[in-house]
Amino acid sequence: MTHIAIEKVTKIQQALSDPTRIRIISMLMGQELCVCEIVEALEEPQYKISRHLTVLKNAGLVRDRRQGLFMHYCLNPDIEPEWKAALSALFEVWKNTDEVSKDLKRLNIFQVKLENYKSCCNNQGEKQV
Amino acid sequence: MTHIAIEKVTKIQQALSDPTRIRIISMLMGQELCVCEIVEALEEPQYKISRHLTVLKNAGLVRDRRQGLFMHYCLNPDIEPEWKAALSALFEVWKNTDEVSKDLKRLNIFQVKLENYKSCCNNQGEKQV
DNA sequence: ATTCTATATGCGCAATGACGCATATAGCAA
DNA sequence: TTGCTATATGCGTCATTGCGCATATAGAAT
Repeated sequence: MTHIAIEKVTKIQQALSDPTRIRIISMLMGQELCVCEIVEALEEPQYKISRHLTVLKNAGLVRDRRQGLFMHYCLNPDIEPEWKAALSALFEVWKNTDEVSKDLKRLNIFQVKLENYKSCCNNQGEKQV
Repeated sequence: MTHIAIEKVTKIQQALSDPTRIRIISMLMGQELCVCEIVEALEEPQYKISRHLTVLKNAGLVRDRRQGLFMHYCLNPDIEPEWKAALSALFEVWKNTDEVSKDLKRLNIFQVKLENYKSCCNNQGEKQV
């Protein structure tokens, strides 16, 4: 990377300057998630999550993928290595907040529930293909 | 670091989400600077620099020190190691912008001028003690 | 005291941003 | 078609933010 527009940098950092978006990105550091999983983990209204995801997407930080009714979001795999390193470094800060650590716990619990539901109901869960 | 308030995190990242403040922090990554040096490097009005320095100070990112008429600013040496690492990683992005690289050049030129002025005028420059 | 210089700040304005409510859209099923 | 579910969005509101202009403050010098 030799030339990068400061407007782009500012837009990305602006996207990273909201608590809800920090929490969302923290969830996405490890895995791709569908919107309902983020809503469950963060315990915030769906429209709020949806809006913040749009902001993150417009900043180029995340990418979405439709699978039936479900939208899956993940960190944009095409971001520059400098940004990846910066996000990793920032996550080292974020994970030490109460909110993020609780979100991660709730996400885990929800995913286990989902897994149990899937196996018990013969793959009716939303993760099926 | 085990417990950190997300409000604090948000405040810091909010402070890092403005182009002028990114440029200021970039200048301060290497050294302590007085306001007039930052004004020269960034070619922005003095009141603007002053305001943004206040924002950075309120976020806990920089610290100031008075020396006669001059205010010197530096990165807060007391920020947590996680934040130091994050700032370093972010600077790897910032330094690749046109603005920051030009700022660094102008800063250098100005400091050389100042150095010459000091030695030629028997230590009348502002860097004296 | 006055004056000069370096820096900070009060005020008004225009732009932006986050929120909640409600509704719209998109895909699946029947 | 109708209905259901997951997700997105238009709108109004309130709060915040960055800017420019002008002025204030603080310290040094005379």
